[in-house]
Amino acid sequence: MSTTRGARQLTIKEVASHAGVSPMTVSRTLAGGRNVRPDLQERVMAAVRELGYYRNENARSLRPGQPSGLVGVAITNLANPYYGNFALGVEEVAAEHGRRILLGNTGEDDARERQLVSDFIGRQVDGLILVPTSGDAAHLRPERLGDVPLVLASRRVPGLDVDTVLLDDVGGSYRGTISLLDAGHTRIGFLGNRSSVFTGERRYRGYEQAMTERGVPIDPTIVARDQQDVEAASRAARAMLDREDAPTAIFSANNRNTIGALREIGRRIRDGLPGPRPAIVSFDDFELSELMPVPVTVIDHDARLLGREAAILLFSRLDDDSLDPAARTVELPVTVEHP
Amino acid sequence: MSTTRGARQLTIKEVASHAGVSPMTVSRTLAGGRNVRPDLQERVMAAVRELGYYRNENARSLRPGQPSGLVGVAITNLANPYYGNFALGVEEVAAEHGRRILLGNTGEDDARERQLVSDFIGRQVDGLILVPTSGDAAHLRPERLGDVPLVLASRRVPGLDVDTVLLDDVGGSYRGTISLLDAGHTRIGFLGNRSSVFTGERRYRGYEQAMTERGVPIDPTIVARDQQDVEAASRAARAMLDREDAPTAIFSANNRNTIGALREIGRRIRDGLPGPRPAIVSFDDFELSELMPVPVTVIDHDARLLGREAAILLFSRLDDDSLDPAARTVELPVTVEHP
DNA sequence: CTGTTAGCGCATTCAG
DNA sequence: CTGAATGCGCTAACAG
Repeated sequence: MSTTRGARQLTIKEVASHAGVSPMTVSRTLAGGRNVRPDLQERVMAAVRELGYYRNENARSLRPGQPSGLVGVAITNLANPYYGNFALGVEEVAAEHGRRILLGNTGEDDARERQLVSDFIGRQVDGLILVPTSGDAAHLRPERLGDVPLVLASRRVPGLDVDTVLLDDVGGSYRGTISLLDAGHTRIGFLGNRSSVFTGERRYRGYEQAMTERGVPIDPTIVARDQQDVEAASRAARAMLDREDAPTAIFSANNRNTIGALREIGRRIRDGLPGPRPAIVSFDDFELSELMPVPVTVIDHDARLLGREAAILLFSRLDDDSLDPAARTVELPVTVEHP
Repeated sequence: MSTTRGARQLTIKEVASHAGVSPMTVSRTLAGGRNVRPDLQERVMAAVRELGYYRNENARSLRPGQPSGLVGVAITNLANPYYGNFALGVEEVAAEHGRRILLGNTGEDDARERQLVSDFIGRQVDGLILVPTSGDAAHLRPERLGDVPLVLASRRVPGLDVDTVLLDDVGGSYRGTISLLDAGHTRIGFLGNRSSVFTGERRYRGYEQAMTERGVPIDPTIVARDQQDVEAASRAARAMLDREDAPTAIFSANNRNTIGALREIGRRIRDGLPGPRPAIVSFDDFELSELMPVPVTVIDHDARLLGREAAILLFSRLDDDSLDPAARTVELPVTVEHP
């Protein structure tokens, strides 16, 4: 019979008396059974099964030095498939290490990020993995975090020198832009995030490097760097393509801008509007890119791998005390895939 | 100075002595400050800030009756944007209720689901939200879960009568199929999950109802119900479209099958293969559906809302003891969007 | 190999 | 309004 709400959970004592042993024998058995007679272990396990006992992990981690087995993960936007994959990668590695993840969504909100980090620490997480919102670093300083290791993913925080996993944003953008230049394009538009966003800045830099290297001037009238969502990206693409001297190719620095640009291009084709049908290079993959009405080159990468690497960095710190305390950076490669 | 790993966390005692009060005054202040002199509260808060103290939530929830503030969430595949949105919906509502989520990915694996549920209970979660993998229900029975409320999402578990949030799978599939019949199609293929998958069964039923109602016989040679991924879906579509009597329209029961079918259709168009260019009805939305080379009708729904509703069901149980204990089902509407 | 004692951090209870 | 004592579930450390 199920009792009313708030019924006390079973404790190790109940199991002990049911099995006719002391609580310590139960504890030892559950901890692996070292130094416990096999027949007693049997009895304990039987009692555990019959009663449906679950060990209270919170009580367990109360004693000092005991890890909680929890990792706090804060990402900016779970609705973005990119971060879903990222979270999956983290979860997989955490599971392999017997850890569980506490997940929070910051929505690019600094205050929310601070709240989450505080709460995670209050819950005694063994470590933190964070896709930081660009803001400041005060709440992430070691003296605030105590001895809880932190790994940053996707972005850095200015003035914070900790383990970080990044993509090769600059290199990927450079190579993608070069591929357009190689194809003979010289009017290449840019769609991306504002420069205060870490990846926004890096991806623009790759574009800039390629253009400069080939001696092609950057025309600021076909550079739009302030679109966070599909709607804004569509509008920016529209403004560019409505110009007399519209670009013949567009470099899009992320998935949201790519989708927006393609929506606008599709609209122009359906409506029979004149003007170029620009080739696209897209940082971030998306499904069915091969079915698009204009050729789309994709700068592809693996968000799940990024998550896995972040978790690996974290657990290397947790499991190896003798590790060099210097911050490490892992920069994952990206691939340029032609249509 | 940061101390070595395993340094004891700050406790309420340190804060108390720093502020020159007793631990209880700190505790009361942190609990809202009822019955504490304002000036003492000031001193306590100052000490908390200076020392960077975080209350130990685990110790706090150790006392009986105290909620942990944690909700266990297990979903089948975080890499699927659908479940990313679902998780986001849950997280949002949980945050509104001051709760945090423990997230696990089951990968459609029964054993993993059982592990996750055990661990969640061991961590004293206040409730569980689960997208169940079809398997059996033994580990989800009330007697195993103690008094931890459970909400199922997207799917039911046979023989388990608990709060559940579903989509209107049958109705959506029915209306989608009807729209094809109304357009004059009579050879309508079906791509979907096997019938042991809850939604696979329901979505097929909607298709079947519409066909039967209109007196159009279902041809089993153009019904493929065993594709779990894009690759398999592509192959199934290919087999159908290679037939003499290929379908002129395809009902696809989920996103993975839709992408697979469209890949195959795109290939046939690029390669100039003969045969029909089938119209598609897709259960599940996807981006840029309007740019596809064949008309795509989308049966759209909101995964985030599904997550929100699941969380709302859960918190209504947690926050309202007088709630009718009978299991509730919420079935969310879907919309049929023509191209 | 097994049991007893003690204490982790906090908040409820009861005294002042 | 404040403080001291007590115990939540569990396990190291120490007996036996």
